[in-house]
Amino acid sequence: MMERQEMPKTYKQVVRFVKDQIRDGALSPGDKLPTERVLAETLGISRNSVREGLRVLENIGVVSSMHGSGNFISLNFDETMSEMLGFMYFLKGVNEDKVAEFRWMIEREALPLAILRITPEEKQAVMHTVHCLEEAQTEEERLEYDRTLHELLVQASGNDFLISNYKALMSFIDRYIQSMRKRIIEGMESRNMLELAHRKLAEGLVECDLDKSRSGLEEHIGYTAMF
Amino acid sequence: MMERQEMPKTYKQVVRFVKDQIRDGALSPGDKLPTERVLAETLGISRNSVREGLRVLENIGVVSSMHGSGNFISLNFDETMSEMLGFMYFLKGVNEDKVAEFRWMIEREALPLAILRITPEEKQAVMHTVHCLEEAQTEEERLEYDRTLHELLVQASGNDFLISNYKALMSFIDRYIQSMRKRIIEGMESRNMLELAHRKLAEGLVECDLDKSRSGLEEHIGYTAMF
DNA sequence: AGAAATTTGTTCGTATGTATA
DNA sequence: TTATACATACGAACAAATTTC
Repeated sequence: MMERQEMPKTYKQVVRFVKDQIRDGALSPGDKLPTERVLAETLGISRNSVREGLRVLENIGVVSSMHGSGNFISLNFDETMSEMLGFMYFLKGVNEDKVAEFRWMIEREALPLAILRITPEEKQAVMHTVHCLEEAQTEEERLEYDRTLHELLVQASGNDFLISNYKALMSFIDRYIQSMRKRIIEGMESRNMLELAHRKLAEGLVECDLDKSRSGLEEHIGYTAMF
Repeated sequence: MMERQEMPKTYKQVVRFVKDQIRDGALSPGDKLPTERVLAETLGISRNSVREGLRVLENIGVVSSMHGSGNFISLNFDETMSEMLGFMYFLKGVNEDKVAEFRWMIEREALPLAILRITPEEKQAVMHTVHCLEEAQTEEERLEYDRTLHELLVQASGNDFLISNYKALMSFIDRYIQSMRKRIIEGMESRNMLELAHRKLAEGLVECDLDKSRSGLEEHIGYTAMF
């Protein structure tokens, strides 16, 4: 009759230590951690165990290790999350339709929240972006501004879950689904419709007109497979 | 004039190796990895570096290390993602309202997809769960069946992004936001209303009636702060 | 049941490359 | 340029848990 004894592994002490330090405000992004030797001595463990812990933290996006210089706090989860998402969905078999499906879901849900919470600065950014979008000469530029516009929309929702998911998703798309970025509107006709949709979406946001921006978004979805 | 030479760290070889093996189908969940010593020799690196890589993989949820036994493939991202979400939103300052907001967004978006894609088996599970829910005697049971019902809904949507996010979110709620689990319906009146909402949601799903299930969901949201 | 072999967990020592003053 | 501090990486050893014979 063996009781399942959950032995905590040594390297986790390091993870916990750093996390706690961050939580308590003792460590902030950019700060330098104690050297590995000091850390090892402090926690009463070996340097290898310290390193295993640091590798984990590095991979999570909490720590950045610089050869010869030291270990530093660097909070960039989005990259990490997108990497994880990428691997997850790579294994499960990426279905591009599902990816697009999820993207539009996020934007649809973000919209009403954005209408409620959008700030004057964000409104200005939205109008500026849609203006640049209309003036853009190359397809590259258009893609970039298009992307920015949609990111602004999600950003304005003010819901961190939505925002992080969206960032991770877009980063994921960039990395793993090149084909999506290549689907570009070809006909002049549909491009005009797309610009109209963009403008409607943007103006609706600025005017806090849910129906208007929503119909702009729906048209956007209709006129493009993905972008 | 030094060109920034991006030196790949040794431990990443292990991460790549395992990921590739999984991608190519050479390794599947449950399979045993080569021993650390063999891995080290195979890749021409030290065992310490192998271990650093394995720790990373373990923390991502790709590998499970068993003392004295070996390293095994175990694809359980949900736990990992919830842990990451937990830490992220812990740092950003968890706002319970935002969490709830995100949860209902997922369910709202999952609903129409579930209506389209739900399988007969899932329908049966839904009806069984709602039946158990109505027969349940204790608050504990009700919470459990309630949770199952909503998970079935999201599951039936067939969108892995939604599913993983939902699982991670619920796991996150369990771990970090105890207060939410404690918000239990007290009055008999509202409990009846809640049961009605549940039944409507379930029947709508089974009958593929979007409006019915949607109104059930909306009522559910209305009658409970979170659960 | 028990002993031996296997495998991971952990530590120490050492050498090397890199950054910084 | 030199010296120091630091991360990177390797190898060997022993402990602890598991498997095998």
